[in-house]
Amino acid sequence: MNPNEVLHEHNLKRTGCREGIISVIMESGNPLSENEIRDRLSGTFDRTTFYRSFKTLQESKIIHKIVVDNQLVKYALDNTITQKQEHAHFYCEECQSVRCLESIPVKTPPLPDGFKATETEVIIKGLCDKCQKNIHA
Amino acid sequence: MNPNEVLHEHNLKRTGCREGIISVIMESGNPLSENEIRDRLSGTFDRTTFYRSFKTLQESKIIHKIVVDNQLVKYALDNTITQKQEHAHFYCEECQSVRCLESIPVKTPPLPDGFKATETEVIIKGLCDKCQKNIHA
DNA sequence: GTTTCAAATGCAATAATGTTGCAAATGTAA
DNA sequence: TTACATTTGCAACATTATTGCATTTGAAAC
Repeated sequence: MNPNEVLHEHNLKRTGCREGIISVIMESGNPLSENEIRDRLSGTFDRTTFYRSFKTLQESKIIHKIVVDNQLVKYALDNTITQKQEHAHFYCEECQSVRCLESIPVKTPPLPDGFKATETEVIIKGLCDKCQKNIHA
Repeated sequence: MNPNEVLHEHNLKRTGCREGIISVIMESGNPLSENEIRDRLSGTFDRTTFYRSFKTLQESKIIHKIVVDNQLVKYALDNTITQKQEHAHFYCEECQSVRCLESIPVKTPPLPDGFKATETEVIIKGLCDKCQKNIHA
């Protein structure tokens, strides 16, 4: 599924900013921060437009935020689009990247009486494979 | 352990702001946001002092941030102080409160080769017991 | 291909959030 | 009580996010 199809399926107009955000995240394969996304878009859009586009894309459940540690915000495509199942995320404290760990599915544990879950997030922090290698090099 | 003892054990000076932050979180029993903490402290401290106190308390591993959803930041006492084990947190999408779910311990799952974990966070989102009751009332 | 109109954009103004430098005040150990 | 490093509060500044509004643009109907 390409960005335009995604937008069309969600009844959103096809605009440069929205299209750009989706395709940059798609190409990366991993969650990106707002700045990482902007850096990868050649033509720059207004800051306001970015915020509004993110908001729209989130409201339409196309992307969602992952917030880790220092208020670092990363955006990822929704599982319905990537066709991944719910999975854990790994945050590297060294290079600050976030990776999807598809090998680790997320199960919501049984909750105390009266609580009802809609979503579960698992964030594992530590050192990623690349940084580990660099340190030992 | 009272706030002063905690500060002393971590070799920090006993100041009003630090003491206040710790005791408010202790009394609440659940993570609180910066504003929630300030609201509960009668005498108000400068914004800057708050930030710096939070920073100091985090650096000394007395409190830590829990970030959920909309960049909402909540502060909780460290497990070494509360003597709780690592546990999941529940975020109520209705009343925006965060609760410690001590009945749900957190286990770090086996990671792919090359990854090394230092910490795992589990945030479950949904409706808390109180809000569920109110909706059905 | 044109027309039409709601929706989206970009700009400016404003608000909210976080940081830094520095003089004055405060905590603690001698 | 003294001495001194640490912390505080203020002001200035930097960064991040939001709102109003005139202009532009996408896409559906003709």
